Amino acid sequence: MTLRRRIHRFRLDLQSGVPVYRQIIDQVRGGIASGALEIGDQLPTVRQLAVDLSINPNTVVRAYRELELGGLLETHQGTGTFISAQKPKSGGAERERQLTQIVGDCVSRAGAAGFTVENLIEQLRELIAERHQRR
Amino acid sequence: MTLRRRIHRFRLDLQSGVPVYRQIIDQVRGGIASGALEIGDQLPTVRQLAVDLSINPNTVVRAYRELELGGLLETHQGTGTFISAQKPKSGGAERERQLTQIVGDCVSRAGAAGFTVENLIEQLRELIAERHQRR
DNA sequence: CTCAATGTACTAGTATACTAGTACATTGTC
DNA sequence: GACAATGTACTAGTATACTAGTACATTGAG
Repeated sequence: MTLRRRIHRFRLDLQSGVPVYRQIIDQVRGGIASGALEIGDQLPTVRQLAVDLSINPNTVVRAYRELELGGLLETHQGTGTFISAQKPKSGGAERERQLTQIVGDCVSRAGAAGFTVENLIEQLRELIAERHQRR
Repeated sequence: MTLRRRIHRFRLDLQSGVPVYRQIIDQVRGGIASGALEIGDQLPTVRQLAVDLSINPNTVVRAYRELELGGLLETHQGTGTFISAQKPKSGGAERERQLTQIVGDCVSRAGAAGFTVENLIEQLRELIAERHQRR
């Protein structure tokens, strides 16, 4: 099997106060969202990434596990960790709650910065517009 | 001075794991963003809110202080805590960048959970609708 | 079967986040 | 000035988040 080792370039920002495992999670998510990581791509091995970032393997494990629980990764013991085919798992009420949470956080942050809900909607609209232009 | 005591109805969600002080912060921010709280409105006093929520006054203080540092509140010792006149501190391009950042994060999270930008907009719309109903 | 490479499980130390207890300072009214 | 109402400061206990240490299990190639 020819592995596509299009491995993401991870980098940590100590000083930021953001937990290491969370930075890894965010970078994988970002990689997927941006298309830098595609379904089937293999991530660095637990040990390899631990060495690269000079952290403990278990910290990598924690990040990978959380991503797997979210359905973004598949781990196969002895083989490696891969970007999985995406399946929106939780359904119904739980899913609704999740969306409410995300939007709530966003509104909260925006409100603190002096933005209104209308500002948010407008910004999202622009995203859609850009998306259409790019096609 | 006739105080407009249009006091936000706070409610805590223990079980959620979200720190109490953060829940307070989010609810104030949300109240401002949604228009439920307006400039000059007085918030519950530190002691009053502590009693209402059955928490320690210092927990309320922590929330209020963080909000004040963010410029959303003004506290006057002996008088009370009020929604401050909002000063969009960073201006122009920086401000635009800030909004882009917030929305970007939100979209990223939503995307990882399988939601679309349209889902977000719809959810925000519902927030506005709720606001109008309550008046 | 053997072995190297991979992920996994269990434990534990340390920092810090969160909340609470208690006493103090400031303001405005009378 | 007295007093009631408000915010403030300092301390400390407890939970838990985060990371690390160490040993084990699974996989696939040869």
